[in-house]
Amino acid sequence: MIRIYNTLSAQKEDFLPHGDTVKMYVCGVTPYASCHLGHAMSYIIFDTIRRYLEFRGYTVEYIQNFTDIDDKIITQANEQGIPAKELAEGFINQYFTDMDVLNVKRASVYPRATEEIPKIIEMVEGLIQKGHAYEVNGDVYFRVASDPDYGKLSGRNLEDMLAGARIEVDDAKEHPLDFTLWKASKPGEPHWPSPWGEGRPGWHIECSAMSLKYLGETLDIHGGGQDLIFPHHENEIAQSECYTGVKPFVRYWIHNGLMQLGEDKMSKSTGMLISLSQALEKYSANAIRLWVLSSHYRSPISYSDESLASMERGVERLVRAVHTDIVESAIPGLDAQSYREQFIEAMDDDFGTPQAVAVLFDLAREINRGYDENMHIGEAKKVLWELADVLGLNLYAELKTPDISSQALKALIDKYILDIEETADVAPVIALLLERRAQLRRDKDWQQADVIRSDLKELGITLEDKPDGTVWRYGKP
RNA sequence: GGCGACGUGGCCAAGAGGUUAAGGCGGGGGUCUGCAAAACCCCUAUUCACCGGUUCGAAUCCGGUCGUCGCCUCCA
Repeated sequence: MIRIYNTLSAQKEDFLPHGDTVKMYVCGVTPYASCHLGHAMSYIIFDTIRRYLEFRGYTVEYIQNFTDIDDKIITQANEQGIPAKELAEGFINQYFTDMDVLNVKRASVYPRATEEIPKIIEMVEGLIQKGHAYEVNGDVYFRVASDPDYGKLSGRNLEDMLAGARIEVDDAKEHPLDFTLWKASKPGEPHWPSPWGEGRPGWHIECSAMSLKYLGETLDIHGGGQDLIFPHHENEIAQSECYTGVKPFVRYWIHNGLMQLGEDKMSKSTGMLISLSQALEKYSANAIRLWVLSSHYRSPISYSDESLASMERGVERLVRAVHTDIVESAIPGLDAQSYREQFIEAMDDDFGTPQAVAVLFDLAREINRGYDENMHIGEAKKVLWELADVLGLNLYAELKTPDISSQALKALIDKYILDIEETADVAPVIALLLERRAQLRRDKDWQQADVIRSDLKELGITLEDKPDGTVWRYGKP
C-alpha cells in the first residue's frame, strides 16, 4: 500500500485511486524564460512519482500544462519585439529539450492555456451564473467570500490573510482577495473574444479548465512546488469545486520543497538561479537526478557544487556495478529480490527516495562482492537496472564513446606512430595503444607503459589492468 | 503581524518513542596490483542546535531559547 502525504490533510494517507487509471496533473511552466534547477527538481520528483506508480502497476494519465499567456510573457515578448505566441513557443521547445536530457518522461497531454479558451470561458460563465464570480468593466473576479471552504489547502482564513500587510486594495474588487478569472486586454495585447469583451484568461483558471477537460471533475493527484499552494492551488480548488459542485477537486495534493541557492529560494523573479543548461554543462543528468532524489521531496535542498560533484561519483559507482561482467561458471547465492522489496518498502512510504537510493547502493555493493566471490550476478544486475530506471537514472547512458577531438586523436597517432588511418575512431586507436602497452608491460618497461596510461588519462580515458587484460573506460580527466 | 518547515558525523542526507543512528561523498588503514585504477574489507556520531519536562526508556513526544528557511505578492 502506497502512502502519500497530502497537503490538504497535512498527513500521510493510504493511496487509493478513484478509478482504474491514476489521474495526475502537475503544474507546468509559464514559458517566458529558460528552466532553472528548481524546475528540474520539481519535474524530476513528479516524474519519479509517476514512474513509481507505473512500476507498481497503475496506469497513469499524466497531464501537464503550459500557461502560455500571462503578463510576463507579454512584457518579455514586447521587449524582444516578437509576438507572445512566438516567445512562448521558443521556451516550450526548450523545455522539452531540457526534460528529455533529464530523462523526464513525456506527459500524456500538454494542454496550453491559449488553446483552451472556450473551456475557460465556459467555466467563468458558469461561475458567474452560480454567484461565485462577477464582472467589472470587462474584468471578471472570483468572489472568495462565496466559498466557505476558501483557505482549506493553505490553512488560512480570510481574516488572517487580510492582516498581512501586502495585499493591495483594488476598488474594483468586492474583497481584496478576489482574484482575476478573466482580464480585459489592453491595446496591443493578445486577446480573445468573450461575453465580457476582448480579453484573456487570468492566472489559475487555466489549470482548472484543463484538468476538468482532460481528467474530469476529480483528480487523484495534483502536484507542484510548495510555492504554488497559495494562491494558485487554493484558487484552483475554489474555482473547480464551486463550478462543478463536486468535492474534492483533488484527492491527493503533493507539493515538493523548494530549491535554495545559498540562503534563499531559487526563483526567476529574484534572478537568484542556476539555469538548467548551466548545470548540465557541469554535471550529468544522472547526477542531477540522484542529487534531487537523495533528499526527500518535501524538504528543501540547497545548491552546492560540492554536493553535485559527489553525486557524479556516486553515479559512477552504480554504473560500474550494472556493467560488471557476468561469469558463466558462477555459483548461485545472491538474493536480489530482497533489495527489490526494500526498495518498494521505501518508496511506498511517501516516496522515500533517499532510502530507495540507499538500497541501490547496497545492491551495487552486493553485486561487486558477488562478482569477487564468483557468484551469479546477472539477476541482481537486472534488478539494479530496473530499480534505477524507476528513479529515472539511466545507468547505460554513461557508456558512450568518449568525446575526443580529432586533433587529440591525431596527436596520439603521431606520437606513437600508429599504423592506422588518421580519420579512425577512438576505439580502434585505443585498442592499438593497449596492444602497444601490453607489449611494454610484458617487457617490464613500466615507465613507457605508464606514459601511455597517463596520456590517455588526460583525454578522460581511464585504464584498468585486470588479470585477463586491460580494459578502458571513460572517466573524468 | 499570521501560517508552516527545518537544525543529525568533515560535507550531503535518512531515521519520528526501545534498532549496532541508513546511504552517498570525503578521510585513514588493509586486500589485490609492477605501480595505478576499480572493487572488496575494517575504521571515521556513546550522540542527534541548546535548556528544561513527560516516560522504565527521547534524535524521535511536550514547553522554552537560539539559529535558518518558506508562504501570506509573480514563482516549480
